[in-house]
Amino acid sequence: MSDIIFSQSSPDKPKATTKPSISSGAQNILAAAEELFAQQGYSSISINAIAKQAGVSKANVFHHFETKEMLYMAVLQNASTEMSDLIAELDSGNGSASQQIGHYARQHLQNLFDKARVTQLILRELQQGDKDESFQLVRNTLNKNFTSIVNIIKKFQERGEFRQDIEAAMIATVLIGCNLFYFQTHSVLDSFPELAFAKDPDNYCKQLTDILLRGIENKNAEDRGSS
Amino acid sequence: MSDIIFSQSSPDKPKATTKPSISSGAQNILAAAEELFAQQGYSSISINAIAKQAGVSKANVFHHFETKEMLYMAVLQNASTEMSDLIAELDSGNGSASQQIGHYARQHLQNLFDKARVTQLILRELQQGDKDESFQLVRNTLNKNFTSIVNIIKKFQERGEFRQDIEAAMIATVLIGCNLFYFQTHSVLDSFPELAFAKDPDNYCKQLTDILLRGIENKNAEDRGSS
Amino acid sequence: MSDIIFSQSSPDKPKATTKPSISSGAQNILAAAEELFAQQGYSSISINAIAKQAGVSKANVFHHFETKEMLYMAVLQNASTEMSDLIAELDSGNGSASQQIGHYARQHLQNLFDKARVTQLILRELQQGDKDESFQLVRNTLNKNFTSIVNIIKKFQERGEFRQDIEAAMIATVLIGCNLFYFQTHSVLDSFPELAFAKDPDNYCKQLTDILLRGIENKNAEDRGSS
Amino acid sequence: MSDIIFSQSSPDKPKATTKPSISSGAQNILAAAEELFAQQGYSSISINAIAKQAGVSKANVFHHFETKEMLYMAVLQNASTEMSDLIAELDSGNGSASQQIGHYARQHLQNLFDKARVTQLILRELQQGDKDESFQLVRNTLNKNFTSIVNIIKKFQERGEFRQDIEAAMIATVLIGCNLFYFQTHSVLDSFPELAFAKDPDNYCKQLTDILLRGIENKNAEDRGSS
DNA sequence: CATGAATGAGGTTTCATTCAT
DNA sequence: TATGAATGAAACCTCATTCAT
Repeated sequence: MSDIIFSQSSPDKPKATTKPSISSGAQNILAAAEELFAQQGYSSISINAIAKQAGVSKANVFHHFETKEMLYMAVLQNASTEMSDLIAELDSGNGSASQQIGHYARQHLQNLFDKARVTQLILRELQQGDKDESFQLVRNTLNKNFTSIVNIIKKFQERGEFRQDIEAAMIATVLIGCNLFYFQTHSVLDSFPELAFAKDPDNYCKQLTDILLRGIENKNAEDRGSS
Repeated sequence: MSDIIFSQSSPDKPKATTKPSISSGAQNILAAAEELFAQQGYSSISINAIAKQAGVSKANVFHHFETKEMLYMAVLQNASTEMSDLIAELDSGNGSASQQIGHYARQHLQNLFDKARVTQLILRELQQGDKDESFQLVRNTLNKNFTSIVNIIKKFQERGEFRQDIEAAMIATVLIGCNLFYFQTHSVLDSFPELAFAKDPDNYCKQLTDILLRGIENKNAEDRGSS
Repeated sequence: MSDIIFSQSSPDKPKATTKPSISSGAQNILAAAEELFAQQGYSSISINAIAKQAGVSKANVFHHFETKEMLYMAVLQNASTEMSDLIAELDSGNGSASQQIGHYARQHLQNLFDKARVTQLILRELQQGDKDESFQLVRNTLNKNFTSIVNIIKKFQERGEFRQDIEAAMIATVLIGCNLFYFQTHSVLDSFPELAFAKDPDNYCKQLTDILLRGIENKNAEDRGSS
Repeated sequence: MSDIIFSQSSPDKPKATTKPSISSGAQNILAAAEELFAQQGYSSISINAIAKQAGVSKANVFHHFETKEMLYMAVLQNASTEMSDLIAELDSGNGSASQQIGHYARQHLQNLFDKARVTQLILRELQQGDKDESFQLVRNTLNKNFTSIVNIIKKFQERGEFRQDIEAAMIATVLIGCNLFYFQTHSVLDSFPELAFAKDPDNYCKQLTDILLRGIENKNAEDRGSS
C-alpha cells in the first residue's frame, strides 16, 4: 500500500487559496523558508539560502518579513494553522470504539507524514523549550491536537467501552507518542532489522492499536469480572 | 518523589576516571560542548561560546579538536558510549514478567533524564537524518539500545507470558517511544492540564506499563480461550 | 630622459572607459588588489588591506568577489588583458631591420615599466609554476607576447637581413629576457657600481640592441663570405 | 645529455660538512624551510608546515630559531653562502675567449638548476625589493656573482678579444639575464611551441653564446676596418 | 633537546540587515 | 514590488609565539 512509507501528497498548492491575504511573492518565500527550516533548523539556514530557494533576492526577503526571526514566526504560525486545520478535519469515523481508535491512529500517522515539514518544525520547537514567542504557538497547537483525541477517548470511557482507571490523557499519549516516534525513526528503519515489520505503516498502526486497545478495552475487565 | 521531574544527578565527574586517555583540557572542552550542543544544537553554538563555557581560549579549542565538526563528532562519540554503557547496566530486575517490564520502563525513563544531555543530542541527530558520519554513530547506539529491550521481551514471549502474535519490536517501540515522548514533552507539561497526572514520572510510568502489560499479557488470551 | 627610471604614466584612469561592464565599486577593489598583490604577492596581502586601500568594507570585497582566490584571478585576468592590449599596439616602427628591432626593444621595456604592476604580477606567476588556473592565463598572455616578436624576427630572417642559423625564438628570448632582467633588477642598480651605466634605460637598451644586432645581422656573414 | 632539463644532483647532503657549527636538528629545519620558502614564498608558509616537513614539533622550530623572520634570514644566509661558494668554484676553463665564455655560460646555467631552491629564493628577494635586512644579503651575493663574470669579460676586452665600446657589465647582463629567464620559464616551455628547441639547455646555451659572442667579438671590427 | 598546551591577533568568510534606486 | 550595493558583527579557523615540563 505504501511504496515509500507514504504517498506524500503535495501539500503546498492549496495554501494560496486559503490565505489570499499574503502576496504570492511572500508565499514563495514562506514556502522556501518552511522547507529549509524544517530540514535544517533555524540557525543553520541563512536568509541567503531562503532567498535562493525562493528565487528572489535577499533584500526581497526583508521586504516581506522584517527580520529572520519574524519570518520564522510566520512559518511557525503557518505550520500551526495547517496543523490545526488538519486536526479539525480528523475524523474518527463511525463504528465500534476499537474501529474509531484504529481509524484515528492511522489517520493521525498519515497526517504527520503528509505534513512532514510541519511535523518537523513542531518537533524542533518541542526540543528547544525556551524560545518564548515561538513556543507559545506550538504549545497551543499541540494542546488543541491533544485535547481532540482525549475527548474522543473520554467519550468511550463514559460509555464504559474503555477502562476508567486509566487517564484518557495517558491513552492519548501512547497513541501520539508512538506515532511521533515512528515519524522520527522511520528514516532509520533500514538499519534496525528488528523493525522490518514496521516498514509498512499500516502494519505498524495495526499492531500499535492492537496492543493499545487490548490494554484499555473494558471487555477484558468484564472477562475478569465473569471469572 | 521527583521535585523537578527528576533529581538530575551530576553525571560528568566520573568521566575522567573512565576515560583517562583524554587530557583534562580536552575534557573540559568536551563537557562544555556537550552541554551547549545538547541545549541549542550544532549550528547555533559558536566555538566562542564553547571556549567561554570551558574557560579556555578559542584557539585552544582548535588545539584539541581540528574543526567544529570534529568536536561535535567527539561529543557524539562520547554520548554514544555513555548511552551504551548505561544500557549495558540496565537491569530488568527479577520477579514476574510484569514486574520486570515495569522495572525496566522506569529505569529507562530515569536514564533518559539522568543523561538528559546525551538524550537530547541523540534526539537531535534523529531529527536530521542526513549527516553521514554523525548519524552512523547514533544509529548504532540506538540499535544496541533497542535490541537489549527486544531480547528481554522475546524471552517472555518464548516463556508464553506475553502474546506471540505481536512483534517483540513493536512492544519495545511502545515502551521506548512513550518514554522518549515523555522526555520531549515534560518541559511543557504545565501547559497541558490534561497531563497534570504525568508530572510525576512514577505515575506516568505506572499507567504506561499498566496499559502495555494488559495489552500484551497472554493471560487475556487464556481468558478468551476459556469463553 | 628618465628621472626615476621611467615616467610612470598613471595607467588606471582609462579602465573605466574600456571596461564599463564592471561596476565602479568592483573596479576600485580590483585596482587596489592589483596594486597590493603586485607589490607584496598573494599570501601576504589580506582582504582587510585591500578593503582599506579601496576605501570599502571588508564585507563589500566579498560582495563583489566570491573568494580571495577569485579576486586574485580577476586581477590576473585584467592584467593579462592589459598586457595583451599593449602588445597588440606594439609597433616596430618602420625603417631598417636594425632600427625596427631597436625601436621594439625600447618600447617593450617602456611597456614593462608603464605597466609595472602587471609585469610584477606576471613575473610572480612565472615563479610559482603550479597554480593551475591562474597559470593558464599568464601562460597564454606570455605566449601571445612572445609570438608577436618572434614573427617580426622571422620576417627579417626570411628577407635575409638576419641570420637563419639561429632560432628566431632564441633572438626573441634574448630581447625579452634581458628586458625582464632589467626590470627585475633596476631597483637594485644603486648597489651595483658596474651597472651605473644602466641607470638610463635608453642607454641600456642601446647597448643591448647593439650586441644583439651585431650578433644576428647577416651583414657580417657576407663580409666573411667576401674574404 | 639532459633528460628532464637537468640531472638534478642532490645538493643537500654536503651542508652538514660545510657547516658543522649548527646542530643536525637545526639543519633539518633549515632544509625544510629552504625547500618550502623557495617553493611558496615567505608569507604562505607557516611554521607548522615547516615543522611537519622537518618532522619536528612546532615548538622545536622556535627552540632553534627565535622567530620566523630569523629562520628566513638563516635560510637566506645559507643560500647566499652556497651561491657564493658555487661562484667561487666557477671556472671559465682554458681555451679561447669564445670557449671560456661558452663554458662559463653553460656552467652558470647548470648551477642555477643544481641549486634551484637557492635560485628561487634569490629571485623572490629580487622581486620584493623592500625588505631591509634580507635584501642586503641577496644584493651582496648577486654583486659578488656579477663581479666575477664582469672581471672575466674585462680581461678579454683588455686583451682586445672583445669590443671595448660595450660595457663589460652589459655583456654580463645578457649572459646572466638570459640564463635567469631560461630558469624562470623552463617549466612553461611545453606551452611555447616556438621554444621547443630550448628544451635542451645545451642547445639553448649554444645559441645564446653564439649570438652573444658574435655580437661582442672584436673580429667583426677588424673585418670592418678592412673595408 | 624536544614537546604539548595555551593564547592574542588576525585571517577568510558568512550573516542579518539597511538603503538608494 | 524588487534589487544590488554596502556594512558591522560575528562565524570558523590559522598563525606566530610563549611556557611548563
